[in-house]
Amino acid sequence: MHAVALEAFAERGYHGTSVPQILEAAGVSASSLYRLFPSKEALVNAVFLEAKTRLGHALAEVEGHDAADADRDPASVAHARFVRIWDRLARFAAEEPVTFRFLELQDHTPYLDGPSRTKELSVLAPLALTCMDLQRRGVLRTDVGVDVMLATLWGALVGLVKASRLGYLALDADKLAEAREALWRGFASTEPIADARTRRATRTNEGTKRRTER
Amino acid sequence: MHAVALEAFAERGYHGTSVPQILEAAGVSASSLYRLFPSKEALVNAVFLEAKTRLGHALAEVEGHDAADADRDPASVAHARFVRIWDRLARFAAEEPVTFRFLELQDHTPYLDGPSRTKELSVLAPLALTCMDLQRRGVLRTDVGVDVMLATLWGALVGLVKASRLGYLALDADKLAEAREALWRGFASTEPIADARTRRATRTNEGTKRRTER
Amino acid sequence: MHAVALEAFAERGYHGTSVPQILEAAGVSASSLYRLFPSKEALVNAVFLEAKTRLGHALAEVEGHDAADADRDPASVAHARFVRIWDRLARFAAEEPVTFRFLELQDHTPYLDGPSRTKELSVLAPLALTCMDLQRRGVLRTDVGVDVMLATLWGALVGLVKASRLGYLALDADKLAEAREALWRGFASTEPIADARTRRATRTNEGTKRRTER
Amino acid sequence: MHAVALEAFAERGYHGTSVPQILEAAGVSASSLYRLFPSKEALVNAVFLEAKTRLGHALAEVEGHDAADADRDPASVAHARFVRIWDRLARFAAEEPVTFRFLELQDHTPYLDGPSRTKELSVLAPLALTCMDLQRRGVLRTDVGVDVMLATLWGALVGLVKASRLGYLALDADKLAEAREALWRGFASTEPIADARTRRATRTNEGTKRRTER
DNA sequence: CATGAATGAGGTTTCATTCAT
DNA sequence: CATGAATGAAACCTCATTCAT
Repeated sequence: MHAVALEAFAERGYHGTSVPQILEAAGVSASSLYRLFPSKEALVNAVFLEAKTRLGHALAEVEGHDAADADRDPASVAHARFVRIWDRLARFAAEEPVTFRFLELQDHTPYLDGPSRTKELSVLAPLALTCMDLQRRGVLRTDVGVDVMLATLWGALVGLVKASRLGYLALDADKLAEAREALWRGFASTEPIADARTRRATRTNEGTKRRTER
Repeated sequence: MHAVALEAFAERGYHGTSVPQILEAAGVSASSLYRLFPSKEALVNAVFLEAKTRLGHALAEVEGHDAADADRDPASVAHARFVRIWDRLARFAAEEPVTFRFLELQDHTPYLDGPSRTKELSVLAPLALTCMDLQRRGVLRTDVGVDVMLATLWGALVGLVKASRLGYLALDADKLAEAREALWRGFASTEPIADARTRRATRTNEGTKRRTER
Repeated sequence: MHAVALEAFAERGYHGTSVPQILEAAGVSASSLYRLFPSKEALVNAVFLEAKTRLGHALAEVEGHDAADADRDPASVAHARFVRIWDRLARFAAEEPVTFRFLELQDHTPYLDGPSRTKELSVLAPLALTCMDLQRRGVLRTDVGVDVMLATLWGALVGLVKASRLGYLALDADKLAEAREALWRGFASTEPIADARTRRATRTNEGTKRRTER
Repeated sequence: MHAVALEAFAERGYHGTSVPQILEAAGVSASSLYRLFPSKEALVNAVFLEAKTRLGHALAEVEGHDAADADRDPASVAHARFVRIWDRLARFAAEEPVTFRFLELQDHTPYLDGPSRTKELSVLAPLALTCMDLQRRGVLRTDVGVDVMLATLWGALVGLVKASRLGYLALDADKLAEAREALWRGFASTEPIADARTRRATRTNEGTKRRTER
């Protein structure tokens, strides 16, 4: 039910999908659906919540550090972390294209209810925290706001997937990696990174806003 | 009429907008509309065509070179060109938010007709040509496909605007510049640029690029 | 079950009450109801039958004569009997407002079945007999038909209760008594009542009917 | 449209009447109806308003005094006035049985809007004023509240009409007159009426509650 | 026995579109 | 030309009822 509604909404959008279309695809009667969900809007919210939750799970393990991390060059570790984030997102887009497409639909806003909006934020949060952490450690530039990074990152991925769907692009692992490295170059700090022992001292008092190096 | 329909579609999408809604907003009668457009679909295509055309115009002069360009450092010239492209797009998004939002809507596809799809491609084309040109001249990296660059670029802008609309971000000229520079760093070649007169070997310490593979 | 359905029907009428509403109010499942009653219509008939029966019971003892009656002035006895009838009805309306309201609903007719209609008549019958008896005894006027009396009596009570429910009237014992006495004056014979032995001879000169305007 | 809806609602009640039933009876399409009335509820309110207005008109001329009135016995004049009121109502019930039946439906309340409720009151008002006037002039008893009189009067008429519809009664002019005279006897003062010049002095300080005559 | 799940028919309302005027 | 009135189809949703469990 969720799945079939997700697919329908992803394909044609909320307004473009009629309840009967969903019913037929699911092979159930109207009343069966309406016993589960009080309205079409409740259905799309349930679908949205589930989709966001899956996206959240896809990102959840980003923070896991390899055991070997401690021994390696901090810049490498940070890059690997970035790679992990991007690849999770990319994997999600590749493995759950329908879910991704649904989430990527513009402007769910008018019909999303409170819980859905809350969820939306809660999925983004860990990503934002990670970026802030990397910034604090001098790995990511501080002259690019975290908000800008996230919007750019997600936007870029969405753009790639959409271009691929429209046939402007044959998206594969290579192309995803190209974009990922480009973004990394755009976001990563160019200063040498102090190692773990001295970092804190030297990075104190970094202006939190852009243009520090100018 | 166009303007009113554009606004309605941008606000609620094609399927979310009813003909009566447009009629009321425009203050005309159904028959008046149907004399101009044979159907709702024809209307949205006309609107789309016009919107894309305006976007095309916004990009059209990107290729104009300042008279001073010839005298300057090729890298600077290239960067300036990139800045021009981005700023045109950003300006378009800022000055015609409704049009931008409309174009940014996912999946016009199902109801776009032939001319509209053709137009879609024709607007992107000059941008692609510019990128390819810059690549050939060694200003943009060749290890990032032009298709990837364009998708990333446009996607990033869309992502920023959308984040701004949802309140995750207060988009202003500074933030747009942050994103632009990040993308430039991601796309720009780090090798010295061979140009007709000089080849400058000034770039040192690119540092972060692809050091993962060591 | 009966009670719950009665309340629902009284509140919103037969057509205005859905089976699910009743189910929820009763806290039972559809199947439970349908094992007891074959259909919604059967349910409302059962409810109707029970309600009419209760009304019948409320009127049943009207005919009981106080032991003292025999000793008193016949007019007083008759008046007391009338008071008893009215007060029974009024008490019923006061003590079972929901049932009263249900019965008072216009036009059960379309969905009442045979037994229900039979019951309807059987409840009215004793009242009619009483009135006819009183008429025969010269206590009630003979220039007002028993059918008119009953319809007026019941209609007046319904009107009072309805006016009260709509807030046009604060119905209490006093107001009920006002109406009762007014009706009594309207229905009671003005001639002195001969006792049982001479009554028949004196009943000449019906007179007053429709000649008031002289 | 109004007429056909009125008939349908009068026949089966608001909830018992489906929009398609009205449409078919009126021979129009759903959209035609919905261009005139935003909803079924708006329709029933419009119908109600019109019906009450017609009832109001039926009562409007009650107050007209015959030229001859001044010369006649005050009690006769008052009685004639009462007759006029009743006969207007009865005529309305007879000439517009459908409208009468519609208005008589219990508990429009849940779906009536503001204007409808206001109208309901405004129709009753002149009748109430007349009764109060008659009371003040010593024609109607003061030991029966005006509210009680009105509720009784209207209720009695409704009761008669309903009994007639259900076949308990063959309502004709005679029976209507019987009921009318009975009510008159119930409501009319039994004291001799002082003429216009002395009335005010003698009727001062009448107890407003019942049992004056006891 | 009692229930949760199911359903076809039908409820009210809106849509995209047409056409006489 | 422009409009108000009209319409069939379809939208979302609820109803009275049934049946496997």
